[in-house]
Amino acid sequence: MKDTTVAVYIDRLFPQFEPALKAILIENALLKDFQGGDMLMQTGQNMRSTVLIVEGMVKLYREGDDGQEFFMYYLQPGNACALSMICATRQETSEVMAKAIEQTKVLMIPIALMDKLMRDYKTWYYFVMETYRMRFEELLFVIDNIAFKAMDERLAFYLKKQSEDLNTKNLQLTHSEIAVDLNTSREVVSRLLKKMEQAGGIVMHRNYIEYRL
Amino acid sequence: MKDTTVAVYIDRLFPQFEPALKAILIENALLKDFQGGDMLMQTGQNMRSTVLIVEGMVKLYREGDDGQEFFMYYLQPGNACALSMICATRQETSEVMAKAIEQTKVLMIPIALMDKLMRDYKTWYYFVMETYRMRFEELLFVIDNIAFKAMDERLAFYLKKQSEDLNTKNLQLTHSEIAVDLNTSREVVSRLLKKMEQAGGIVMHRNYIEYRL
DNA sequence: TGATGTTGGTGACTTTTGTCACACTCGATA
DNA sequence: TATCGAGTGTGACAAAAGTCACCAACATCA
Repeated sequence: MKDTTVAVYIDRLFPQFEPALKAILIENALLKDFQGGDMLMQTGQNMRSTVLIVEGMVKLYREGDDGQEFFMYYLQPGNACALSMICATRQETSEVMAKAIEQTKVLMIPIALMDKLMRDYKTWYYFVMETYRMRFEELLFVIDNIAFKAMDERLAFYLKKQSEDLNTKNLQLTHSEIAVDLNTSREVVSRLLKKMEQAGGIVMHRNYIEYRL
Repeated sequence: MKDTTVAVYIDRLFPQFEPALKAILIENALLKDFQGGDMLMQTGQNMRSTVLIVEGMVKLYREGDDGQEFFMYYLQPGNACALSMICATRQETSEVMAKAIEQTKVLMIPIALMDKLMRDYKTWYYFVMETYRMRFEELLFVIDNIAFKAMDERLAFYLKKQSEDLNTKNLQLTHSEIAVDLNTSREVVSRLLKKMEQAGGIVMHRNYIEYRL
């Protein structure tokens, strides 16, 4: 039954929420399913709900004028989409792309609820503020990287982050995928990866890269 | 007298605030003065107050490892520093540099007040949310520019923004200053400016640039 | 087994950007 | 007036990154 499933997710991922808050969320949240590759948000789309990820993994990226992509960060279970909160509060348009990279479940919380939750529930308020803070800092980090670093450093940072976020040393990434995420070309990635391998930072295999801290 | 000055600023710049909220701000806000060139925040510094700009102009930029600078946006009277709010709520460290570019006055609001204001005053809550939204979008815009655009487009966008933000067609900028803000070199800026002049977008003068929409 | 598609390697080249060196102009001021 | 420094122009070159062309390795599947 839907409601018990939602309750289980909320208990597991948001234990800090007050019982009354949990009850409201259980009452009003809609559990939604996405397959790997599905879009959760698209540039220009209108937001109607705040999104909490409860299972799977969502990739946030910015889209360029000519369809280029630029990876920003992942959202994992327990995370909320900061943009869906911000846009939600004013019914604005979404500015980024959000794609499920695996089977993903999210809770959709009607925007109409946001103001009330913020005012009535301290834990929700802190959760939202913390979400903003984290994403803001993440964006500042992204800016640092593209503004100040050359491609080799950006690549090293990217691999490190992938390894941390996906919690594995074996990165299932093709050179082309990396190139897309960094908005560069496959050849540049191949060449830089080779350098990194010679320096001992990684070992390359077909279809995956072994990351050694 | 200090209190009446603060009251005047608040009335003029935040007319939407409830009287009770204004009263609390007048009671608790500290008016602080900065000269052009003074730093309001520095990387690594701890935040103790939320900052509202009431006079002058503040330049927000990110600092690179080797002391490079990267311009993000200006804060004007009526704006709040989103970072001072976010960091404030958790007494975290500041991540950006904020420099007064002219004689500037700000209201410092003790962080201890934030939670209460957010809960009790709807107009403050909306003001804070709107601040987050605007700065978040501004950062996304910055990312777009450096991730997807070549230097000529970035320069064009930069000049446009300067003209809008500073509300003048005569931009008092040297080539070196522009180069610093865009994290490139003076020569590149000179060459691109010349191209823009030939294309009719600007007219160059000594020590200032005439921007023609 | 052979055909096909995806992935990765590489050389050659172009473009963009950064760097170095130096020259010129203007304004301030000693 | 002479000099000095800040701002700007520019040529030459270097470095980084993007593009193009093509080939090789491997997996899958008919």
